[in-house]
Amino acid sequence: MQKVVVKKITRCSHENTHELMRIFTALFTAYGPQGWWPAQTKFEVIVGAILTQNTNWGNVERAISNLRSAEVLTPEAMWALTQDQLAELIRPAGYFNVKAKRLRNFLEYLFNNYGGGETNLTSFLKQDTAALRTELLSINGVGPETADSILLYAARKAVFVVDAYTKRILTRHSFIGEDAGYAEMQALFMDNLEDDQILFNEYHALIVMTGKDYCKTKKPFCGECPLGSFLKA
DNA sequence: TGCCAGGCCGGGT
DNA sequence: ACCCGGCATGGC
Repeated sequence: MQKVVVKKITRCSHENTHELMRIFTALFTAYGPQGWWPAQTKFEVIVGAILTQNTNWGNVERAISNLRSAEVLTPEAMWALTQDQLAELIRPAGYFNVKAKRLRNFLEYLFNNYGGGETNLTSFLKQDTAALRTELLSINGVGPETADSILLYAARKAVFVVDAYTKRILTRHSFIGEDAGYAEMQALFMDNLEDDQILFNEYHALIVMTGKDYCKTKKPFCGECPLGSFLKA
C-alpha cells in the first residue's frame, strides 16, 4: 500500500532538512554508530533516564552497578526496597533522595495502573506514542527529556530527545534563538526529518557524544568540534 | 580549586 | 507565564 504522509508543519523546509542531515552526517562520520541506550533491559533504560537527570553518566553507571549487585534492577525488587534503602544504593548518581522518590513515583504508577512486572511494563510501553508520553509526564519527576528518552530508547518510538547539548549546539550555530523552549527545538527536528526511530536514536546519542567532548557551558564555540568546519558560529 | 554533568519541581513574582 | 533556588556526587 502506498504510504501517504500528511505531516502538518509550520517550519518545514528543505533547507532545514538538508542542514539537519549535514549535521547528522558530520557527527556520524566523526563518531560512528552509537547503539544506544547502554542498558540490558527496558527497565534499566528507564532507571538510567531518571538517574542521569543533570548528572554525569559515569556516576549513573556506579549507581546502576550498585542496583545490579543488589539484584534490584526489576520493578518488583526495586519496589520492595524502602526509599532510604534505594537512596543509599543510588548515592553515587547524586540527588539521591529526590531520585529515589522519582523512581518510586514511576514504580507506584506502574503497579497502580499496570500491575508492575516486566510483562506489564512491556504492555505499558506498547501504547501509542501520544498516550504514553502523557502518562509519563503525569509522573512527578518525569519531565520532557526523561519522558522522551523513555519513549525513544525503551519504547522505541520515533521521538526526538532534546537535551542541554542540543540547545547549545542549535543556539551557538544560530539555528534557533536563546529563548527557544523544549517543544520548539524538538519540532525543529521532528518537523523536518522523517519519523525514523533509528535516525533519532543515533542522532541524539551523537549529539551527547560530541557535547561531552566539545560543548561545555564555558566554551561558547569550538572549531575542533565535528561541526566547527562548516557551521556558522 | 572551582566548575561541570544526558533535569525537574515548587514557590514566588 | 516565567524565574530561581534546591537537590549532591565524582572527575578533571
